[in-house]
Amino acid sequence: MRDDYLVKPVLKAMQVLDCICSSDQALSLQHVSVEVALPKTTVFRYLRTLVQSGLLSYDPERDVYGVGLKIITWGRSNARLRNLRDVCIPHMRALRERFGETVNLGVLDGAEIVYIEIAESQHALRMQAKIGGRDPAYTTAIGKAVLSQMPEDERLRHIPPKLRARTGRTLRSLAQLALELDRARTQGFAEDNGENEEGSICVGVPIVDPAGAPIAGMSISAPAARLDAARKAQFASMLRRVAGEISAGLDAPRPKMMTPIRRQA
Amino acid sequence: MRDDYLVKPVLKAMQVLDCICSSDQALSLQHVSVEVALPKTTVFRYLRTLVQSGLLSYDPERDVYGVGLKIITWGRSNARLRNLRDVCIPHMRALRERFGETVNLGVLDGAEIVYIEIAESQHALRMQAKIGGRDPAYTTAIGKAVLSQMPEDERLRHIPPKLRARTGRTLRSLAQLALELDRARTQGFAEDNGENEEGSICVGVPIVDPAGAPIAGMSISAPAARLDAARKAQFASMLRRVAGEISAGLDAPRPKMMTPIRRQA
DNA sequence: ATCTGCTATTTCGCTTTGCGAAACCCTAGG
DNA sequence: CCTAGGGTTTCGCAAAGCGAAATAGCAGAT
Repeated sequence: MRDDYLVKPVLKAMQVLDCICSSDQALSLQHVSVEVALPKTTVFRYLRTLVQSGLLSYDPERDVYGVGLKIITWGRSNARLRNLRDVCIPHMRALRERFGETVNLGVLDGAEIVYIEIAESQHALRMQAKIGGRDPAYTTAIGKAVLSQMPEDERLRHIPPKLRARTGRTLRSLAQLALELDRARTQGFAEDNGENEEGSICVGVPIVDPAGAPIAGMSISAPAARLDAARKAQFASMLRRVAGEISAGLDAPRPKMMTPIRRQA
Repeated sequence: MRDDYLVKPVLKAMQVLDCICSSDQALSLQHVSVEVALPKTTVFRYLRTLVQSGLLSYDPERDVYGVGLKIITWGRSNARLRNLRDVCIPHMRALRERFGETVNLGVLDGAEIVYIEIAESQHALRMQAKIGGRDPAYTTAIGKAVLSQMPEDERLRHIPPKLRARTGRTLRSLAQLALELDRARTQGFAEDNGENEEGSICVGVPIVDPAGAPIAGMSISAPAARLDAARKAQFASMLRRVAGEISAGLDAPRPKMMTPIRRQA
């Protein structure tokens, strides 16, 4: 969606906002200014405006700007996702009770998947993704499950031009990935054998709308030490059943949502 | 923080953003335009720009705009709050295990408290606040606990001019509230006897920084039917102990953060 | 205490560019 | 085929966003 209707002050202010919200600490004017490569004065104005709007908070003692509380409120308010979450949570809890491992729910955003709900394992040793956290789609079971349900052309829009290795096992070529996705489609679930995080194995399935288009993915993740082939197969079959039930129940609302492709860094 | 440095396009775009993010469904251009009382053309430009920035999503089928995934990611990324959360979560879980009731963690934002973490009771009947949800400070145990630790003048900045009754029990006058807050300060914990939600009782304590300024509050909430005076006293004493431990552990970072007062609706 | 270097504010005039009324399109329903 | 009700595009004006540069404020060092 290229556009001549973009309002530049807003666009730039959103860069500033992104800069601060993506940081894990509050930032100074100076810092933000160099980070987004905009003049100090301009950034200063945006920061003030964003504080006024309640999107940023300002600590006068240290002269730094942080994420405002309004954003935390907003983060939970996306109705479609909340709906999806509400439907999935009971299933996810049941899966966690049954297998004792972490269950993840994620949606695709550009070339990344965003975790929108997590039912944590109670094991001391567990893979801990965070709600709102992101991983590349092509390195995760959820991502591959979702991609596997897409037509070729759309799929490509969600895969970055070059695949960067997260671990020694990460797939490096599009050809390999295509094979893997084909396999996932035919067998109905995708795997991640330590491709995203060393030692962490995931089994993921797609959740599809009535038209068959994928809208989310659900996975169970566990340390390699606790996950042999037999158990993995169990996970896969339970996940497939659950995802089927959820998909079947998703007829009333239209859960499709277009988000522009994320530009690569 | 009144300011001559406010950039109007940004300010207005943030109204638009707020309108959509505060709604529980995706909205059309028309709808947003009348809601924020800005010309159609202007809102149109802002919406496009915000979609481009990844803050909003656009559903071309229905021509409606919704919350973008980026915001969900941001919502969890406030480092200070995450830090606070990380410290509190184990304690909250322990309290839930021990008493079987819901444990809430909230911070003050203007005249409201925002729930930033919740350990849910497993009872079928439970009071369910949501992370990111808001309630007036003066009707909740957490809010009153936080207010009780403030000097008079600062306190007033976090109490709306007129107290609206949420239930039949809600305090209606500033005098009553002041008495209640005094009592809370002397006894070290605050109560909410169905003042926020009919039939729901809470006991809340403040979490303070090394200087004694309140930065958050923690509460246990339960249906009135499960909460007699003896149990309430138990809750209060455990909460006080836990809050004390947490407050003591909060010396290293500076958890104070100014957020502008929220204007009343 | 004074100086020094850094960063946050403020000023100021230019002209960029945001603005919104109105015209235009386009889909859905009659 | 026509009409209604959105969304999109055009266009010219002047509001107001812009950023260089000057100023103020605040450390830590001498």
